[in-house]
Amino acid sequence: MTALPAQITVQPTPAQIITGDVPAGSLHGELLTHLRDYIVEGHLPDGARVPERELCERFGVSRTPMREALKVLASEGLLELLPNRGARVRPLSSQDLIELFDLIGGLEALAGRLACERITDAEIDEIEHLHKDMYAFYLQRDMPGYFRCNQMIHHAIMSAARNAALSSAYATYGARIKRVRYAANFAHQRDRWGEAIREHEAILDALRRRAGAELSDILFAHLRNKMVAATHHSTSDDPEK
Amino acid sequence: MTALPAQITVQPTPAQIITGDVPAGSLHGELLTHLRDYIVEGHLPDGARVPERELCERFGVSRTPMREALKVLASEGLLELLPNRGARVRPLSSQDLIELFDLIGGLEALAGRLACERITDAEIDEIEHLHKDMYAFYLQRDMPGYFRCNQMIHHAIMSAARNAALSSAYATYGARIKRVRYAANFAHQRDRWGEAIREHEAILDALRRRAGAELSDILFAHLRNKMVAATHHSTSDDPEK
DNA sequence: CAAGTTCAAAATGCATTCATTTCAGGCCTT
DNA sequence: AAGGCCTGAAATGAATGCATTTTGAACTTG
Repeated sequence: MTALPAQITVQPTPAQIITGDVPAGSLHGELLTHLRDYIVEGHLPDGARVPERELCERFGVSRTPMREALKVLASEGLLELLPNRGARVRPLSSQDLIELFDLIGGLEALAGRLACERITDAEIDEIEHLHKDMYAFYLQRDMPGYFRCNQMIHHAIMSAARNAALSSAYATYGARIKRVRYAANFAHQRDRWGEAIREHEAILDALRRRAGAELSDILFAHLRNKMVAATHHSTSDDPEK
Repeated sequence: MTALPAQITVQPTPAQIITGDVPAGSLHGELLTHLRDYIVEGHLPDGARVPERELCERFGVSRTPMREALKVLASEGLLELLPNRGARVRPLSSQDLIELFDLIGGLEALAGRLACERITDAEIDEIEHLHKDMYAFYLQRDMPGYFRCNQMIHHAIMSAARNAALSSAYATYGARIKRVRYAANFAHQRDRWGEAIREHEAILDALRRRAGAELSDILFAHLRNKMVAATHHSTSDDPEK
């Protein structure tokens, strides 16, 4: 249900409400969204000063809406504001990373618990299908394909939880670690690939039985394992595997 | 144009960093914090339009910082912004409330799980002490005292989780339901008071055994029960004793 | 020669100003 | 007389301007 990028249209309804779940304000159209993507996609190095004036030119807006957007992104944790010294890309210490991974793990655990109460048989079938695809990618040693399916499975569980506030929180904290997460995923998960597959089978099994508490535990442990695999290898940036 | 000598004080440290966890920007000193309190404390009725100009006068700032603050509060979910129609206090549907309660329950569950990994014996003693106090209040039928201890226990567990990102999220979503939560707590929990006490004993027991997964389940169920007690009685506001 | 100081350029924070949009009331049409 | 239309006032969104702070580098000094 993530809105497609195209805002081609206009406000289909004059009363398009904008809330924390779709955090933007009007803010000169899509400025906030574009700027968030710009940051999340890593165009600015970690800890770098955010060149307010330069971004104004790049996005074709004046300083006022840009500064409003920066404030919002800071409140989302992507930037940090230093009084009279502007915004920086918020650097993530290894401690921050651990905390965020645990938090996201908790949100996934909650999603699993709620999903067990509400998921339909059709949705479970869909996830089983994704799981089979993922397994095929595993056999072919296709990492990108594997991760795509993996993401889709976790996203499906999140959707099945039917909780917009939860999804919103998950998206917010997910954005915060997105850069690092990519690195972690692709670089250092290979040695526990088989283990991850087994965990996913347990996830699917618990889901079928609608065993909410159990699924909750499995999902949290699953993310913990990912985290350990990631942080034990590269705490700062050790591109070496 | 603040002729007040208010800036005498100063940044105790020139490098006071402002991040998502302490969401404010400089924003004319404490404007964001004050405005957030103003909203959370319910000075504006639910769904009311936020009188931008009036608030500017009340807080003695111009529109620019006020609008920045409103954007941030909207991204926190306290307000909603309607394009070209300003900000409103975000109304909470019963669906919103259910979602937020579940989310907060998930965060408490996570806190319990993490606390079991990290809590010290001294902290457990402290919680046992609070529990005894709470029980005394229960015997005396002192609701306010009871809830104060209750809050302190949950806060102690959250602290023991040693996760700033989690605490921040908990605070953010807690602020969102603060008004309703008060109503819910005081009004309609009386009939399950004894049950709540038993649940708290189970919480303490699991904490002593450092049984993280189990504590997680108990805490989530505990909040679910609170929620049911609250939403079944007063969806809007039933000031009944 | 290194460390501290000074001063101008740049950047930040806020106020003010300007263009659009919304909202309200009265007028006209049917 | 009811409903739609039009016009002016108010409000919102963004741009610009100004005062203060930071920054960086040249300069002085021990």
